[in-house]
Amino acid sequence: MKALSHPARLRIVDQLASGERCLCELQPLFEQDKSTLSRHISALRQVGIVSERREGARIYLRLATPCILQIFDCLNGVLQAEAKRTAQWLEPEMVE
Amino acid sequence: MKALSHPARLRIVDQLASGERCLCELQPLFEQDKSTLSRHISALRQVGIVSERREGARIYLRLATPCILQIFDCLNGVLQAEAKRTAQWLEPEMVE
DNA sequence: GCGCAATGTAGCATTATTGCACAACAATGC
DNA sequence: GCATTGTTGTGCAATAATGCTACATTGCGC
Repeated sequence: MKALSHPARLRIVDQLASGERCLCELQPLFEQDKSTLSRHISALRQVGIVSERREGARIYLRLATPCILQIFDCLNGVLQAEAKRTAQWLEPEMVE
Repeated sequence: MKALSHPARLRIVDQLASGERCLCELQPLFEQDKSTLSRHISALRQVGIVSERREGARIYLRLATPCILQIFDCLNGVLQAEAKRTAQWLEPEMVE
């Protein structure tokens, strides 16, 4: 869970959701230093969320357990419920 | 996700999985200070994972979005895959 | 083989975040 | 008043994140 508790790592997982990615493809998406990204990925690998495949100098990453994506669905549910709650604060008259 | 990234908070969610709990029921399960538990729960409430129901001096908590439990299932999957990997390191000859 | 760019990783110092206990405070019920 | 139940404020210790630099490995041109 800790491994998923960082925005950058969630973005990485999100990228991998649509398929295998090379680390070098991910780099441009993050403004941060290479080493930082490397560390995030290392964290995900260490807990078994992503697995790798080396191909020459490049490393291709993919999700080791696709069920991770279910977590995203659930997350959406929580966020939407949350948004609804907030809307109720702002405009109580809209609640029926 | 950050809200779920702490063992204590996972334990809280786990407790709530089996139904509503009073905060005072939770306290004995944790050795830590009341204030610490209070803050953990506050964190979970803030992101909409748990919701509360006050009854007199007591506060009853429950999971706001049951799909959280799916995350636990997924977690188990990851952990088991991880365990298998580790076993392979230790005893490669056991792999067939 | 040799130099060199590209791709990743590891070590380090700095900074930001988190977790914790202790104490003080608020609210409820007797 | 007083015990019970929670929350909030504060200071401190532990952890995590980041950028920088230096280093390893691969692939390519010569």
